Amino acid sequence: MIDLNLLRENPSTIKASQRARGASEELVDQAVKADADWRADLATFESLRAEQNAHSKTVATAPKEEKAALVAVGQELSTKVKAAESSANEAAAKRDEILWQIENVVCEGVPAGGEDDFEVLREVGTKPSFNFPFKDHSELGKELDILDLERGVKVSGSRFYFLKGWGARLEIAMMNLALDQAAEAGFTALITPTLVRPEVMAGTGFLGSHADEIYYLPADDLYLTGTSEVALAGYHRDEIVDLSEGPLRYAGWSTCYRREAGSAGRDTKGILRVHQFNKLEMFSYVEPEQADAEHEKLLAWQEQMLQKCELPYRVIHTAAGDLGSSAARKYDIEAWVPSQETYRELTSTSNCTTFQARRLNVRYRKDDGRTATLATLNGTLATTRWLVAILENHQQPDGSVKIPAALRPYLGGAEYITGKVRA
RNA sequence: GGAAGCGUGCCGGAGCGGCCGAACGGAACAGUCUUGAAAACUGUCGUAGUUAAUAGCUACCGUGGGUUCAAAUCCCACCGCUUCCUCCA
Repeated sequence: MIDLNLLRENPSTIKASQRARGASEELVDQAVKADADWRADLATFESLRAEQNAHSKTVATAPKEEKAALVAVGQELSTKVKAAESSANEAAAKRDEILWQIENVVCEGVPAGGEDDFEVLREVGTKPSFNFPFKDHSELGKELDILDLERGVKVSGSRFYFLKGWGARLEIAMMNLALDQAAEAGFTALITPTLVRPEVMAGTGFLGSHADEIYYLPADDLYLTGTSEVALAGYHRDEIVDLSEGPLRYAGWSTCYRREAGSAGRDTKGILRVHQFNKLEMFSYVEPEQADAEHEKLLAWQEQMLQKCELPYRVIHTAAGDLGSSAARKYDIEAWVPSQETYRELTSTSNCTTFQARRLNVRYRKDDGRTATLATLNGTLATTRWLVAILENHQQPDGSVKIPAALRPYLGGAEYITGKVRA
């Protein structure tokens, strides 16, 4: 939800942002009007309710013989109060309905345009140049006996897989490396619930246009989360948190479930696009003034992690038209995937400014004792998809895969994954 | 899954239709006393919104509805917790 003060004082800023996103500008005018209506209705209701409260006390203390007459007056007041209350409620609902459709105000410097208009900020690392017939990750996985796609399909259907032996250990090693890095940076580890109630799913904004991406369990009326962001954002819902000692940072680990309903036929080979994977997600609650700086930090931590995995990558600055509705700015890091001769997204980090926190009612106390809405940011630190890039980029002429040095301590010191070695 | 009970402020715990935003106790904070501390005594003390305001007003006694002139108190639904039985990683 956008900032009401901004809406009241400077709606043209919001209009400009909506325009940049290719969203409706008209909504802003509607919101201004709905907000004014609501404020007027609320004032009416509050003064009537004050009158009623005073009257009730009069009735309570009045002598018996006067009560009947006073009650009659009270009855009249009561109907007026009820009418005013319901009209205030209606006005609030109308206001919210419009307000919730307006997307976050885009930060300055975000590239204009749509999906293909991203700006490449930098390319880092050297793409491997293989002087031998190189393989894609599903071939490597099969030959090294670390990824079993056939049995994944047999047991659970398409887009499911088994990570086996060193494959399974590699993922756990990567997660541990990421977790250690996050802990060092001040993140508290959280293992989050992956089944959540409808109101949480809706509150965090994942039940909108992407509702068919989400698994739902009708027998229990629960949703399977596609990212721990849902739980991490909901964690401090309706709370006033203490930021006096710096940002609150959480590293959420969870299995993620996605139906991939709209992507039939895309990325069907290997584990680039699957229904179930694991992810370590960074999530920060910060003062709004610090949001930009925090965003740069999240990006730096992501880059650090990619560098530890010795992956060539590029950082892109997503264009306004391709931002999720709650993001004010988003950076993606894409790693080079040799078999596809292209960069593929491994991480994403969004600065949601106060948009998401306002929706979830998360505040903090400022130095002067007042409360204010804080800012939230999120960013991927490691996912199962990273294995694709690690396996492909580090493959050797003999068919083995060289393990990046930073991961070796988590794998008993092993330097290579070969077909002969069993975990 | 079966049975019973319970959800009140930082904590404990009263209140069971009206001068209740809520007794009392503890904690906390300020002060008196003391060389200092403890003890004792005095005072302050729920949260949030609105506001220039520690003024006023509004909302909040698990959540959402309902009854009533008036609800923490009555009714309904939901959520959660505890104990016992059943089951179980």
